[in-house]
Amino acid sequence: MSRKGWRSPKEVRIADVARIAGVSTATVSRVLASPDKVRQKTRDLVLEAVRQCGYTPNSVARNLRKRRTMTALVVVPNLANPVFAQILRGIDEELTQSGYGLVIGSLDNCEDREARYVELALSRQVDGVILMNGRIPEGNKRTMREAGLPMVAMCAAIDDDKIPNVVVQDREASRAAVEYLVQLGHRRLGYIAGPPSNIIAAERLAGFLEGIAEAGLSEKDFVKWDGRFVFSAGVAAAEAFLKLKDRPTGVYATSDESAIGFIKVVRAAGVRVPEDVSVIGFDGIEFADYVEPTLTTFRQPLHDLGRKGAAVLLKMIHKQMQPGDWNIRLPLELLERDTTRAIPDGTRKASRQGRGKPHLVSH
Amino acid sequence: MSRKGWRSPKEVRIADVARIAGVSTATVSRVLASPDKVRQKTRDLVLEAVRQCGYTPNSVARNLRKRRTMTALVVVPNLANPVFAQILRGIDEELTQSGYGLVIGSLDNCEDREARYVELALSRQVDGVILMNGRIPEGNKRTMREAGLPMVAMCAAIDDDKIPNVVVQDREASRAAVEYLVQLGHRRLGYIAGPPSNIIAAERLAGFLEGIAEAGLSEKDFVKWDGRFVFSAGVAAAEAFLKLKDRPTGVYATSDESAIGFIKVVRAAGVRVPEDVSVIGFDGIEFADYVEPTLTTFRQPLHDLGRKGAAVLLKMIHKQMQPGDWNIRLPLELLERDTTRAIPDGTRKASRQGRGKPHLVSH
DNA sequence: TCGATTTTTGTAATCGATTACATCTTGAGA
DNA sequence: TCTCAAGATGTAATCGATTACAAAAATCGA
Repeated sequence: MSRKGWRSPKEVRIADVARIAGVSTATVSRVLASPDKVRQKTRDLVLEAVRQCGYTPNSVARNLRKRRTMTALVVVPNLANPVFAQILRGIDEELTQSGYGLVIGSLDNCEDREARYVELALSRQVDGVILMNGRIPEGNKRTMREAGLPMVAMCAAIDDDKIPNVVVQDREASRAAVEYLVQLGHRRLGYIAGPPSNIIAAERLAGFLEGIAEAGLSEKDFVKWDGRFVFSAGVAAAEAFLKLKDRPTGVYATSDESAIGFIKVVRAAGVRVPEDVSVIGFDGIEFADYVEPTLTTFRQPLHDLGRKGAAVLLKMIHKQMQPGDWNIRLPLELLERDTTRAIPDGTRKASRQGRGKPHLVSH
Repeated sequence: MSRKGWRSPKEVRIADVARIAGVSTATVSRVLASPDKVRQKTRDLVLEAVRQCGYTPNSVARNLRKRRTMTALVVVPNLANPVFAQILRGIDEELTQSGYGLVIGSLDNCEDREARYVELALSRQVDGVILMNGRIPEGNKRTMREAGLPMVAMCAAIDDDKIPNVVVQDREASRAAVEYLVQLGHRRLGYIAGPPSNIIAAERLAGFLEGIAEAGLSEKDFVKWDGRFVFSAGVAAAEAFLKLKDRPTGVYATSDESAIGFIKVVRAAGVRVPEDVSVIGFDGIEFADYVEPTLTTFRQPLHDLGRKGAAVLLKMIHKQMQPGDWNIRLPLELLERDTTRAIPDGTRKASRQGRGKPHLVSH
C-alpha cells in the first residue's frame, strides 16, 4: 500500500521493475514486448513487479530507440468544417486499427501556422504526414519530401509523382451536377464557387465549365459567384441572385454550406425552392438532410476517403506501395432530395422524374 | 549540391553538424537553444553547417532528455460534433500560443478506445490531459491522477478536488431556459434530455427541474423525452409530441441539434414554430442561425471555454495553480431569435416582447 | 553422466539530443 | 607582460528504453 522509498509513481522506470523482480532490464523489456521469449516463471515474476509499482514504459525513450513513433500527422485547414471532421474520423479509424496514433494539425485558416507542423514532422515526431490543405508552400513540401518523410496529399491532385493522391472525383462530379440540372430542363445556371486559390475549388470549376460546354451552353448561360465554401458565401450569392432580372433556374453550389445559405436568403425573399429555382450542393454533410427543404447534393465518401488516405500512408511508411496506390480518386454519390426538380414545361432530355435512386458517378 | 558520403538527409544528426562546423555537439546545441552563449563567429559557422546539411533536431531525443514533450492530449467523445470542434479551436489557440502542441483523442463514441489514450498519457508522450468526455472510468482517472499527470476536466464538475474543472453553467442556464419560457407565458413545457449516463445531461436536467419548481410548476406540467444531444433525438421527441393531445407550448431542447430535429418534424406535420410551439435550444452552434426559423438558444462560450481550459492545464503543468483556477464556470448567453415568442393571451409576468438584447446569465 | 544443442537471461551499446562540469580562451586591469 | 575573472568551448553523463551479442542455464540424446 505505502510506497515509501520509491520514486514518485510517475517516475517508475524499467530499472525499478527489474530490481524488484530480480532480473535484468532486458528481461523486463522482453516480457512486455515478446512474452514468449521468456520462461513462464520469470514472466510471472516480472508481471507481478510491473503491477506492484504501476509501471508503464516511457514511449519517448522507446520511440528514440526504435526510430519511429507510430504516429501520423494530419494537417487540415479547419477543424470546424464538418467535411474535414468526417474525413478525420475515417483516418483515425484506419490508423488506430493498425496501432498508429494521430496528431491533428489545424491551420485554422492561418497558413503561417503550417511551419510549426512541418517542423513537427521534420523533427521525427511523426512517421508520416497527410496533407489536406490545398496550399502547402512548395518549399515546405520539397523539404519534407527530401527528408524522406512519407506523405499523402488529400487535397487535390498534386503534380508531384513522389506524393500519392487520395481525392474524390471533384471534376467529374461537377460536370455531372451540370448535366443533372440540364437534364431537368435548366438552361440558365448559377455557380457558387470556392476560393480561387484553392486547388479543389479550381477542379470543381473546371468540371463545371466542362459540363457547360458539353451541354452546348456558353458563358452567357451562367452566372458565377465567388465564395469560400461557407454559409456566408451562399448568402452573398443569393443577394446577387436576387438583383438579377434574368435569374438562373438552377444553381450549383460547390459546398453544402453555401447552398444552405443561398436557399435561406432567397426563400426569405419569396423565391420558392425548388419551384422557382433548383439548388444542388456538394459535400453531403449531415445538415444537408436537416434543412428544409432537404438539400440535393453530391455526397463525398468522406469516411472512406479518410480510411483510404490513411491506408495509403501506412503503405508508404511500410514501403509497400503498389502502382494503383499513387492516384486514388473516389466517386461521389448523387443524393436527389427536395431542392431540385424538373422545369415543368422544360425540354428535358431524360425523363428522370422526382426522386430516383441515388446514382453513382463513375469516372 | 551533391550530398554523397552523407547519411540520407533524413538522418542528419547533431554530431554531423558538429563535425562539419568543427565544433562539439554541445556547441551546436547551444547555438540552437541559447545563441547568446556562443561567440558570434562560432555561431555563424554552426548555422552555416546546419543550413548546409538541412539539420532539424530530433525532438524525440530532446523530449527524452528534457523529460517533457510540450504536448497536451485532449480526449473528446466525438469529432463530428461542432460543439467540440469549437472548443478544440480555443484549446489549440491557447496551447499554440504557449509553444505547446495538441493531440486530439477522439473516442468516436466508443468508450473502450479510451484505454489507448490513457496509455498515451501514462507513457509520458504528453505533458497533460484535458478530459471532455463525461464518463472516464474511475480506475483510469485515478491511475492518471496518481501518476501525477496534470489533468483538467471539461465535461462537468468532477467531484475530485485534485482535478480542476472548467465548464459552463449548465445548470443555471437550464434553469434560465425554463424561466424564459415561463415568462413568455408558457405553462406546459417539453424537455428533450441528453443521455441519462452523461454528467452534463444530468446537470441540465437538474437545472430544468429547479426551474420548474421555481416557477411553481409540477411534474404534471411537463413532458420529458430522452435523447442523445443529436438530431434524431429531436425527431423522436417530435414524433412523441405530435401524438399528445395536450401538447406543450414551449419546448426546451438541451442541444441545438435536437431542437432542429424537433422543429423540422413538427413543422412538416403542420405545427407552426413559434406560433404553435416555442422552441429553445442549447449550444449556440453556427447552424442554429442558418435554419429556418432561426433558433433561439443558449450560446456556450465554446472558444473561450477552450482557451480557459487550456490555460488552466498549462498552469497545472507549470505548477502555478491559484485558488480560483480549480473551479471555473462560464456563463452562457441567451440568443433570442425566431423560434420563441410570447403566448398572446398568456399571463406573462414580464413584458419582454419580441427581440430583446441578448442577456447574460449570471451565476 | 556428459557434451551438444537449445533456451533463457544478462551485459552493454545504442538511439540523439541536453547540460553539469571541466578546461581552455580571451581580455581587462595591474 | 602577467594575473585573474569572465566567457567560450569541450567532455562525458544522462534521459529510459531496446537489442546484438555473450554468457549461463536448461534440455536432450547417447
